[in-house]
Amino acid sequence: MSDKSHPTIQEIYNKVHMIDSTIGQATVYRNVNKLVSSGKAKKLSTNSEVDHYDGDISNHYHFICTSCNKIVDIFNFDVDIPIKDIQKSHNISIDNFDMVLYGKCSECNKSY
Amino acid sequence: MSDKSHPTIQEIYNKVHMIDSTIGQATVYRNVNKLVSSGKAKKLSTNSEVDHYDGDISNHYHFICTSCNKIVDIFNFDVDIPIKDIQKSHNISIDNFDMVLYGKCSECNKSY
DNA sequence: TAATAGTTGATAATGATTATCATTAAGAGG
DNA sequence: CCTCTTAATGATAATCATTATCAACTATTA
Repeated sequence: MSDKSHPTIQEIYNKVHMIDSTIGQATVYRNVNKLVSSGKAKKLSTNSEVDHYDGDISNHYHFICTSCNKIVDIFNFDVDIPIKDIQKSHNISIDNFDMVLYGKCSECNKSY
Repeated sequence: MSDKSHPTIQEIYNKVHMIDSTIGQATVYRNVNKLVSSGKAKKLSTNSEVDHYDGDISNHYHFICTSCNKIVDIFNFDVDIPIKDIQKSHNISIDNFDMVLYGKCSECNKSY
C-alpha cells in the first residue's frame, strides 16, 4: 500500500517473493484483486498490455512517459470542478475516474 | 471510422464479417492496430478486460456506466486548461490523454 | 478437541492478442 | 500482357496475462 511506484502484479510478486519465497503468484493476484474490489487500491488500465496498481486511492491523475515508461502522479490541480460540471450536464453520477496523460517527461525531452 | 459505439475488436470483426465473410480476425486486428499506431483511431483502455476503439480522435472524455457498461462521449468541457497547467508545472509535454469516468448513467440511476 | 470455513500454492485452463507462414493480391517496369 | 518484387491476407499456432480448480493447510469457532 505504501509503494508509490505503480507496480504491476509481476513486480509486486517479485517483491513479495523476495521476502517470503513460499508465496505464489496466484496469492498475489487474489489479494491485489481483493484490495481493488474493496476499494483499498486502484487498478490503472493503460495502453500497455499489463495493468499497474496504485495503493493511493486519493483523486489524482497519472502521467506516463512514452519514452521511458515512467509513471508519475499528478496532484496539483483542481479535479472536482470539471467532474461536478459533467455530472450536472449529463445527469450522471461519477464515482471514480482514471486520467492517464501520455507524453515525454522532462528528462526524455532533453535528450535528442 | 464513423462508428460512434466504441466497439471492441470482436464487434468490429462481427460487423466486417457480415459484409465480407472471407475476412478473418487477424486482418481486423492488424488493420485496427495500424489505424491506432498511425494516429487515425484511439484505443480505449478501460477496467474491463477488452479494449474498445474510437474512430473519433478529437479531445474528449469517456464515461462508462458500471451498471449497463454503456460508453458515452463527454465533449462539453474545456480540457485544454488543466492540460496546459500540468505541462507547465511538471515540465512535461503531453501529447495525448485518456480520461475514463466511471459511475451510473441516468437510466441506471433511476432503477433501484 | 472437533468441526467448519477460509486461504494457499501449484498447476491447468481460459481468452485476448500476436506471430508464423504459405498463398494470394497489388504494383512497377518492360 | 508478362515477370519480378513487395505487401496483405486467412488460417492456425503460439504467447502471455489472468483466472479457475483443487487438494492441502490454516484459522476460527464452539
